[in-house]
Parts: sequence; C-alpha cells; structure tokens
Amino acid sequence: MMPIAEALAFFSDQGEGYKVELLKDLEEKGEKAVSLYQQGDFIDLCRGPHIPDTSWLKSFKLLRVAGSYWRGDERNPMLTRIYGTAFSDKKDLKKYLNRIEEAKKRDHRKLGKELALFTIQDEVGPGLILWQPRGAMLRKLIEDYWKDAHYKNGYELLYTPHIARQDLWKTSGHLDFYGENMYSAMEIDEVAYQLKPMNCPFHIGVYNATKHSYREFPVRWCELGTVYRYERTGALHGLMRVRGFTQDDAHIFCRPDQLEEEIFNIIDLNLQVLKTFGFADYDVYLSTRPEKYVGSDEHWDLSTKALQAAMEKKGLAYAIDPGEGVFYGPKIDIKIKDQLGRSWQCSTIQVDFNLPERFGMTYTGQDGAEHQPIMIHRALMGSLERFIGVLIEHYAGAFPLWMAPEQARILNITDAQAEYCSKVYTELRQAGVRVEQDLRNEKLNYKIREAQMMKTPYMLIIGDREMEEGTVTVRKRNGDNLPPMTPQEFADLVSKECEQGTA
RNA sequence: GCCGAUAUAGCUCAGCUUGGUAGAGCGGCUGAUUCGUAAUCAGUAGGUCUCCGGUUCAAGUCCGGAUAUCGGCUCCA
Repeated sequence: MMPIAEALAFFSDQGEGYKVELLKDLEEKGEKAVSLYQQGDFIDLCRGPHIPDTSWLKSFKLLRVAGSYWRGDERNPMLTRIYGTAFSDKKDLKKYLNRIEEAKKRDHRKLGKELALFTIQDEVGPGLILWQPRGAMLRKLIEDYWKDAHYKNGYELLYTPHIARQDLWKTSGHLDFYGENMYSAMEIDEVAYQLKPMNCPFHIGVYNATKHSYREFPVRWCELGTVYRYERTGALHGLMRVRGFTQDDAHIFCRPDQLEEEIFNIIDLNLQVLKTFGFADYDVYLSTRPEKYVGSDEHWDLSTKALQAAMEKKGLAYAIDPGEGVFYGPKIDIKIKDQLGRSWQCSTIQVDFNLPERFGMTYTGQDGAEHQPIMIHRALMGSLERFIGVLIEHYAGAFPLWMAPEQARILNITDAQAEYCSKVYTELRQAGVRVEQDLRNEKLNYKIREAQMMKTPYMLIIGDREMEEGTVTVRKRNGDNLPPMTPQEFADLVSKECEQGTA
C-alpha cells in the first residue's frame, strides 16, 4: 500500500500519464491509499490480489492483440490491449485452447457456408443477407411456427411497406433521435422518402385508420417486418449484426390498467418461444432511461415499475442496465450467448408513452371521453437473422427435426433401385416430409458421408431388400439404425417427432 | 468509425521472405465401376491472383490508396 500522493509522484516521474489520471480519480473519490504490485523490475498500480504469486501461472499463452479506447470511450485515444490467458498446468491450457477450437467449428458463418444456408456478397453489399434454399426453408419453418404461436396467443398479423415519407419519421421522432442509424432520403415525385429502421409508425398508421373503444383492448398486432439500419463497418458480424434484418415485431395497445398483465403475457410467450428453440441459458436486463430521451419522468417511472412488477410476478431474475433504454421508453432485454460466449440481444420488450402522444392516438373510454392508449413494442426472437445465427451455433447446424430444412435423404445402393426410390420420394413429399434423394452413381459410404456432413436427421437407405419388401431402412444421424419400415410409417414417425418438438 | 491482421479457382489453402506472365486437395464435368452404413478409379475444364494507382525492362510477389472480411473497441435487434 502506498499513500495516493506518493503514488502520484512515483507514476508521474515515470511519465505514466494514464496511471496519474486514474490516481487523481481515486483521490477525488476519497481513496487515501492504493496498492502496488511488483514483479521483477516491473511495478504497477493494481487493486489485486489475484493469486498468491506468479508460480501459479506455469502455462500461459498470448491470444490476440486489439485496439481499445482508453476507458472504453471512443472519444479517447486508443491503446493496444494484449489478451492472454494462464493456467496452473499445461493440460488445462490445452483443454481451454481445444474448447476455443471446438467453438470455432460451430461458428454460424462457417456452418452457414458449409450447410448452404446463407451468403453475403460484396456485389450486394456488406451486412445484407442472401438466404439460400436451405436457409430460406429454415427461416420459413421458424416464421410458420411464430405466426401460429402468435395467432394462438391473441395476435393479428400485419404487413407494412419498407419506405415512408420523411415527414412520418419527423413526426415519430426517429429523425431526431435515431437519424444517425437511418439511410439517407430518396426523392420520389419531389417528396423525400426514407427506408424504415423500425415498424412502429406503420402499426400506428393502422391504428389511426379506425376509431377505437376501450372495449377492444388490448389490441395485439404483429409483423415480420424487415428494417434497415446503418451499422458502422467494424460492427458487422455474419448474421448477428447486419444492415437489413427482419424483426419479429409486435405492438400492443392497451389501457393503463392492462399494462402489467400484458407485459406478463408477453414474457410468458417470450419464454415459451425461447424454450421451443432449446434456449434455457439467457440473461435478463432491465434498461432504464438514457441520456437522450423523450417523455415525462412520470411516464418513465410508471412504465419502469410495470416492467419490474411483471418480471417479479413471473419470478424472472434480472439485472439493471442503467441508461440503456431506448429514447421513447424503458425496456426488458433478454440476451442469449453464442458459442464463443459472446451474448447477443434478442428479445426486447419496450413500453412507449411517447409515440401515442406524437401521433395523437386515442380511444373512447368508458366515460365517453377520448384517452391515449399505452403502446408496448416487443420482439421475441429480436431479428430472424441474429436469432438464426445464434440457433445455428446452439445446435451446431444439427437442427431438431421440426426445423431441419432437409429431414430425410433417400440413398440408393445401386441404379437398380432408382425407380423405387423416386416412388418413395414422391410418396414422402406428398405426406409432407422434407425429403431429398441422392441417386448418383456413388458408393453408399460416399453418400452417407455427404448426408452426414449436411447434418441430415434421417437417411433412408434402399437396396434390393427394401425394394422387394416395399420398405426403407432408416439411419439416424447419430449412426443408429431403425428397423425397416414402410414409407408411410416413416412419415408418421417424422410428424410425431415434429409435434413433440414444437409442443 | 477506431486499433491490428487478412484478401490467390466454387470451397480449403500453398506460392510472396530472395519480382521473371499461377499450384494442390476437395467440389464440377466426362468415362469406367453397380458397390449395404462417413470419401471407387481415371481423364478433363476452371483463375483480369479484390479493385485503383505507383516503383521496375518485368508485379500475385515491393510501395500507396480504396473496398471487403477477421479479432477487438465503440455501438446495437
């Protein structure tokens, strides 16, 4: 330990400006003394202690270097940060490095290419996704499930355009508060239009198209809405961070007395959706008022409390993310971790007292007077792109049967069975199985290997035996075989397994 | 956007240090083979070496710039 004044002198003698700055801050906070640690000739400021001595660090490896802003603020100069890791013995270090290697194999960008799910091309532009047939099928299956779940939970579906007059974005406040994330205007018949970064103003447009009564609340409108946001080049990352993405958006309009229950319902549906996709490990945050905001403090308080109350009723553990709310209201965020341990925000639930005001939304109350509805924005998967990215890594590309783009592949042993295979193929397609056939003149081993690498859940092997008996032999992707069965029996097995998956 | 790195055939990569007009494996195509649970054999096509400029008799290779990607930072669904 060293008194701060002494430490200040010590580090300024050495020309360590950043250390001096830290010390001055500590002094202001009322610290009297700081701890220093020494290793050979090297003496540094450190709160410590981390380990008894450096003999604990027998095995270490430097992993990467990266630039990093002084104190994490991009207005500050950039320092060079060196990442390293250390273990008490070599085996542990090796184990750790292997785990990183394994995680890299599950990287959605690598799997996306290998499994032919999606592609991003320079000619099209950075951060813009082209869905290949298999990825498009995966997405369709997710969308179908989503629409069904929303219908069952009292939502109605909307469709809205991709651009709107600039005036709309002025009214909504997006131009003022979100303008730096929006693409510049285009002119159509001398009127400025802009690409949408959010869907909310359109849903409000639908609301304002008709008169509303308190009796019809809550109104729940959902849309798979594709939005475009400017992201700085360095921020783009595969499917996780893109410039054009589709939100599984919804807006709920309700009375103040319904707010808490609606939020509770949303959380309930949210957790149900995450569970369907096999996510049990996520972090929940409550984000409070940011620096740039609209609306009264009273409204912020009220809605923050409603969010908190609903989470507590649901027994959901959460952390508070101070100042991370959107400009129009506080929010609940759920973040899911990817294979490399990076967490990605997916679900978000936001209360909004602002847009109803800006767009003059009203409903007729029991008292016959006009009132302003409360608006809730929410997305459960967040964006389909990001969610699918996380999903690919979560399952390492081996999707559960119900969302596998290709559920089964027919493999013939020789050309002699080709005709029978095509019959089975047609029969299974008619029965709703997502089946492909590989009738190439290749050895069975070769075809199995390919089907296996594409993580196809079932391989249907057909040789002379099966052809004579009118059956298929089913090989699972884990290598197990099921007893021979008829194509119809296989189709039943598939639909039963799918039902269990989404139940 | 910032710091650092990378960019060669559809994919994965070698060639660059020491300038002399491009290589492999897989995949594609053609042919042979007709085979029972993770790669049959042979032949063949395929590249303005990301783009723009500079140095040089000569640039995939050296230099500068742009773009994109990767690892971080910042920001975010």
